[in-house]
Amino acid sequence: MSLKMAVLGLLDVEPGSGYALLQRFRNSLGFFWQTTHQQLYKELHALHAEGLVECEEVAQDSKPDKKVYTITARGGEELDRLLAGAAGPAKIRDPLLVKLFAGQRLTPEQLRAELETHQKEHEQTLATYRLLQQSLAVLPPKRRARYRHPELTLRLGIRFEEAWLAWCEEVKAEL
Amino acid sequence: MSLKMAVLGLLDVEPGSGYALLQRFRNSLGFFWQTTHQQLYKELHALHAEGLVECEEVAQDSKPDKKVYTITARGGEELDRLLAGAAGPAKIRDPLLVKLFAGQRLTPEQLRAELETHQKEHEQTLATYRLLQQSLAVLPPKRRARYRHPELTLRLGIRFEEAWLAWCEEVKAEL
DNA sequence: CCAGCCATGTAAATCGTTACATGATTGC
DNA sequence: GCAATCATGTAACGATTTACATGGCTGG
Repeated sequence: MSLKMAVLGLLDVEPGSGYALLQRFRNSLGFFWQTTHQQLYKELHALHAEGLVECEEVAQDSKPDKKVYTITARGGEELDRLLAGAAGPAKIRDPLLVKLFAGQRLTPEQLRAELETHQKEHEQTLATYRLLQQSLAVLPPKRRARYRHPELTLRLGIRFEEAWLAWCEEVKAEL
Repeated sequence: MSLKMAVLGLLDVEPGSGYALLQRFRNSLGFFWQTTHQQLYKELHALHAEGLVECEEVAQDSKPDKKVYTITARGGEELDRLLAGAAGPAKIRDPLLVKLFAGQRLTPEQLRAELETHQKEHEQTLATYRLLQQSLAVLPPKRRARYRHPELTLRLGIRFEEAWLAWCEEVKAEL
């Protein structure tokens, strides 16, 4: 259900093609809900079949044709209905922690190496988030208001990455 | 693959029935990798078919029979092989953030109510983690050493919950 | 008597990932 | 020339969730 909510939510802000939606997805929702282009296109087909979105084919020159999707009135109602329901609990799935858990069998060096790798990735992610946050901060107030909610989610992303990094340091120090 | 690693990892520490494993799972790995009894039983069957675990039926009085699984030498090798591979990136899936993201359509009151609910759940989770941490801390050194790695994962869980709570407060203040 | 724990499973449905598939355009 | 971007899809597989199914024992 969350994917449906996500797609309707994105289209509610602004219409767009599957491709464009995927990009917006990755730069916002993607931090706490992942998807692939295959899933997105499938979902758009399903939403279209349900009459929750409209689809208009747009020819472009020097680029492939695209299908621009727009949310319908019924789509808006469906979104409201979905939003009215309680949001389920969050789920974290971290293979690194599974590995660490079962990692009595690993040498401290192996663990340390793995931690370093993940730490670097989290540093990168954090940098990305902060950049995004800054680019939102310098927006003129009116445009910025439209990104108010996404901005709030971004802050949790930042807190998470900070937590991860601090933890990496702590664990490395103990190995 | 992570489920396989998790189950072999649990059996590597101590043999047990599917039911017992599920309980241990929920109180440790469950924080960053979820599963159901259906999935666990299926995985145990698969591991058994592969010869990675042994299975002994144990009759009990005043309780149903159970099947106690033990990791085999080949299972140990397979676990090592799995541990040698790089761990993939973590994935967070939080329906609340999807909702918040699409939540321009919601009133601040609705959002606040939802946040309060989640905040309470995170407080509870944090309390559970801290309790677990304490119960590990008072263990005699030898027994405690066996839980060293799980204890490290628990610390990340605590950091996450703290991050979540701080974020809830921050967002509530802004609504 | 009812709820909850112990203990195991099957089946169906949904969701998510990976692989395969195409093809023009732009920038290095 | 090669890689990346734009743009869309199908198919197979694997993972996960939800529903169905059973049944004795324990404690309030």
